[in-house]
Amino acid sequence: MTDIAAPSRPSAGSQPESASAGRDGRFVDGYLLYLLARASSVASAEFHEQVRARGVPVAVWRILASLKGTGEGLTVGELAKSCLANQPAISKTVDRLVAKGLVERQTDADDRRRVWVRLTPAGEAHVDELILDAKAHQARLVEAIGEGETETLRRALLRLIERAGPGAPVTDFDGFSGK
Amino acid sequence: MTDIAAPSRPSAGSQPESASAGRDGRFVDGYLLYLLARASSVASAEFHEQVRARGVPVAVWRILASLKGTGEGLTVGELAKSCLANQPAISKTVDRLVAKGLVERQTDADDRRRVWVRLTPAGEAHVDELILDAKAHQARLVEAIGEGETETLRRALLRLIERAGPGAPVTDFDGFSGK
DNA sequence: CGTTATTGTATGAAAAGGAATATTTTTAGG
DNA sequence: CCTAAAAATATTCCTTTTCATACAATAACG
Repeated sequence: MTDIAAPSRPSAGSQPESASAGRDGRFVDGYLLYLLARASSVASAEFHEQVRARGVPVAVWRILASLKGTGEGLTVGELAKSCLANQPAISKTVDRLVAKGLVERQTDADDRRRVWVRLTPAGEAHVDELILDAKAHQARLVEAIGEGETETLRRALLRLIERAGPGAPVTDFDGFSGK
Repeated sequence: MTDIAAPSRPSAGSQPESASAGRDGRFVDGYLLYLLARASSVASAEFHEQVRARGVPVAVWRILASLKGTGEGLTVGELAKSCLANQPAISKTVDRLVAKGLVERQTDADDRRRVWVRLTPAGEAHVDELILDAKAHQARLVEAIGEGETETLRRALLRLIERAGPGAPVTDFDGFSGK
């Protein structure tokens, strides 16, 4: 570790450290995109544990959850947008899911560039369990912040999403920064 | 590519594809954590372009922005929480930033396990420019969704954040999934 | 129709991230 | 004090992502 000299340092006093790990008055603490990213992060962290407990990587959960409800499946490009990820990452994760028998690929007959990805029965069963957990977690979340507040939040989020328009880039996950 | 057979496929009709790239009625489209992640993603995507245009990786922007306003700096652990990242990732990115002369490390004199990271003058100048961009972008965002709506959103996000408590895990960025 | 541009997906090398562990320092207990 | 436990950061190894590009198929245009 390339350290510099180590003069005395008052250790920032003794007040208990806040969760955001910063001193008050920082720029980020009032930055809207940071609040969005942080809220998203902490809200998902709990569910995170459950998914990991089942040995499911996040990227896999995203894909399976995105496919649920689309009987025909989604194309690779659609999956990338839905998962807020870039296309090569989706292609590779789909490779792994195909190997595990959870999804299957199918070239579109009309446009043979396009590749459909859809859940296999095994994948369907797998994601159904995860979605049960997700719904249970969401129910607890709603209970904690209130029904009305939840709807308010939901509308505000939808407004943000719609504002960006159909072709909005979605290449990263956090609202704190540009990737 | 391990493809399966390619029977005829109706190509899902001709209605224009929605931004979320999914058919209606999917589970995720009503999932609160997904809305959070998606809103965060699209809201940041625009600013993302500006940061990348300056050749700054996201992880770097996060660290510099988190340090701004903390004259003394933050410890590595505090930085990790603030950046919603894990500690090894911060250690490595700080390595790169030290090499570029934007931050400096300093071992705490009282507790020599702790390492402070703080902006150098060059780092300060660098982040100041980025923050100007960030503020300008935020202003456009607020203008687009309205002052009142923004405050409503901000309060809801803060409630979500506070609900998790000071010790909440923040190991991932998206609210859509567990990591 | 033939040629060029565009779109959708895959692949390959390089970088980043994550889990587990090592190392150093401090704290707690007998 | 001496030893065991805990805390903060760094390091290692492996997986995943990313960037760029290649490849294949369709669309556009003369």
